Amino acid sequence: MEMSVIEKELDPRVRRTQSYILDAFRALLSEKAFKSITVKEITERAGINRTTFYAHYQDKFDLLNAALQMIFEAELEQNALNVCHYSRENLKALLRTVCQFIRDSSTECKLANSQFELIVEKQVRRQIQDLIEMWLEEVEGVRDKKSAAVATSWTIYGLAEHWSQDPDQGGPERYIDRVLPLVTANLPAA
Amino acid sequence: MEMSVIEKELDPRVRRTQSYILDAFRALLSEKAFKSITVKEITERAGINRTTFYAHYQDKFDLLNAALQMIFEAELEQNALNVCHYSRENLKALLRTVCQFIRDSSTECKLANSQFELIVEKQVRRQIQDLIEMWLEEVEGVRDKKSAAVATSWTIYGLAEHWSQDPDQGGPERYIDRVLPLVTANLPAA
DNA sequence: TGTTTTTTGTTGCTTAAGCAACACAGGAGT
DNA sequence: ACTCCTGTGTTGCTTAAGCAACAAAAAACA
Repeated sequence: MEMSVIEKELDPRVRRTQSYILDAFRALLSEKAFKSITVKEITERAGINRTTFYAHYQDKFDLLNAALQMIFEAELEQNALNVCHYSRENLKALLRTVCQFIRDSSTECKLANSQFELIVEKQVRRQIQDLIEMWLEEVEGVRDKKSAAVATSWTIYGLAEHWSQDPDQGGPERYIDRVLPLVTANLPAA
Repeated sequence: MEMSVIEKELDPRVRRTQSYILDAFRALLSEKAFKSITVKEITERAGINRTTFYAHYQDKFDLLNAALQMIFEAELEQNALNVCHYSRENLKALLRTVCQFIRDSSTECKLANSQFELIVEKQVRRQIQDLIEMWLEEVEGVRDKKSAAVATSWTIYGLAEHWSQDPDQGGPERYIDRVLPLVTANLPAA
């Protein structure tokens, strides 16, 4: 069968260990600043040996990367953005998702240091880029899809972050409608 | 320090595995008859390899024994019966605990087969016996403490089982008061 | 009844997790 | 400056868990 090789079956022990680490990490992120979280703390809360941590991640920055990978990916999946096509509505949904994600992570995660935010930005923007690139694959008449995806991912993240800094009450809907033209500037008509 | 050697530190992997097995087993017991539960089922629900099960228990009967050990012990601890002394009140509390335990296990565990009940009886009665033996250690003037504990443990279990078969509404209190003399028949005055 | 199918224990081998110990880096306080 | 302390990566070695495969028992089914 092999629906997709993406679904690699991996050792149940590894699954569990990573799950413990992720859970502990997310819990700690909601309690204290990323920079003040230690690997020792993570492993103690996860109930695993510290050595085991290093068998999975290089350090806590690496872990943050992997965690964001999973968390934001799950966010996209929840909105079915990973299984749809290029459209104006989906672009709005994407922008909305990013807005909410950044807002939530800045409230849930105790005062994010600059290192932290840099990692978040890089990882999330990368996923936005990949998604848009995937969308554009089945759209004709775009000269440089890669560059368009890059530009748009920066635009989206930037706009979302800007919005999240000024917590507009009542959801990002109005904001999204206003700035959507900026997002689609480098994209084909949808 | 070594408060007591009873608290043996054991490998976290072992702790987890046993915890998974116990949880899965208790969940299954609340869903179906013990005799229809398979080791394969337990390990699948526990998310562990079947081979690992046999590294901890001989078979599902062995597991039932170990499970009862922990569960009933926890029940005793909850009523602080393991850290108190011989008295009329504590005897009543013990009898009450056994009554409730047997009633609960016969309702929570789907139709207990005779094998099942035999194991329960043996294991629980053993713990009752040990407890009473411990109580009697600090009581003077008892000739054969061991035999007294044996006799009383059988009495208590038998009376509790008898009560649980005829579910007297409103708790076992009245029943306990009535039969307490039978329990204390082989015991020193308290 | 006889014949599949499932479950059971058990085996040898692989891999992940635990553990103790280490040198080293950074911070806190004196 | 200094020590003291805590966290960091990393190492070699031990132990537990995973895995595939097996024969035999038990269940399920015809």
